[in-house]
Amino acid sequence: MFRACSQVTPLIQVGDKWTAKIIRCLEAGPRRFSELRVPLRGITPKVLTETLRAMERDGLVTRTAYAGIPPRVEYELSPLGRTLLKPLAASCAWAEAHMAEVLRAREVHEPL
Amino acid sequence: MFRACSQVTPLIQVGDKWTAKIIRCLEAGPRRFSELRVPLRGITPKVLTETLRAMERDGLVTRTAYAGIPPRVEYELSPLGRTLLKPLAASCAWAEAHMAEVLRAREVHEPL
DNA sequence: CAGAATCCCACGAGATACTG
DNA sequence: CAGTATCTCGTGGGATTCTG
Repeated sequence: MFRACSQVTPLIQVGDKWTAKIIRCLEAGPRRFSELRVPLRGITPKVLTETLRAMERDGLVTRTAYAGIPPRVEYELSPLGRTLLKPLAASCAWAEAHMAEVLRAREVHEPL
Repeated sequence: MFRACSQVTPLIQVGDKWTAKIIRCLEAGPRRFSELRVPLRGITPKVLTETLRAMERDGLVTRTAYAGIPPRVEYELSPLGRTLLKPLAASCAWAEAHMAEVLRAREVHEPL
């Protein structure tokens, strides 16, 4: 349900392909559905919905729908979801510190 | 290339499905191919080979083959691979601390 | 705007069998 | 023992279209 710091090569993941990114997008506060689509370049509404639903089911985010037109829904990290920020940061720190080394190792080992 | 602490539900991953488990298996020292197959219940030789190759390519493990019959190959964590133990431990700590809560959240939210 | 409904495909990964 | 070689299947996830 959530990956961490996967720019090029998903080395560390949290849940599925998008979850970690969503968590980071929600780190600063509640976001609307469309607001999430912007930083998550390329995600389709279907997948975003699926991922958010799974996170909601796991108690990581809360969904708040405001009645009216146009519809407006906000997603926010739950306290439980916030506890993930720390291990996530640890993973990102590792990636920042060692990813270059991994990429270099890949170049050395003759291309697959 | 490596997941972390995914007993039932892979919530935190490192690389692919098996990588994190392999890292933990190698934590205490070098292991042979067959030795790895035991704790990784259910892994097929094909998948184990693929995963180890990817980890080797990324510079996380070293592969040492001893000539002779029967063949004998040992895998060992590289210094780079060892640096992963820390963030991995952070993820496992999170899982131990909060996984129950996640599972409870899943039960509450009516079954999918 | 926030999604639901479909369709579709690549690929991760298991099962099985074979080899140096 | 330490793999390689095939075959196969499920499903994660993308594209597209439609709706309250």
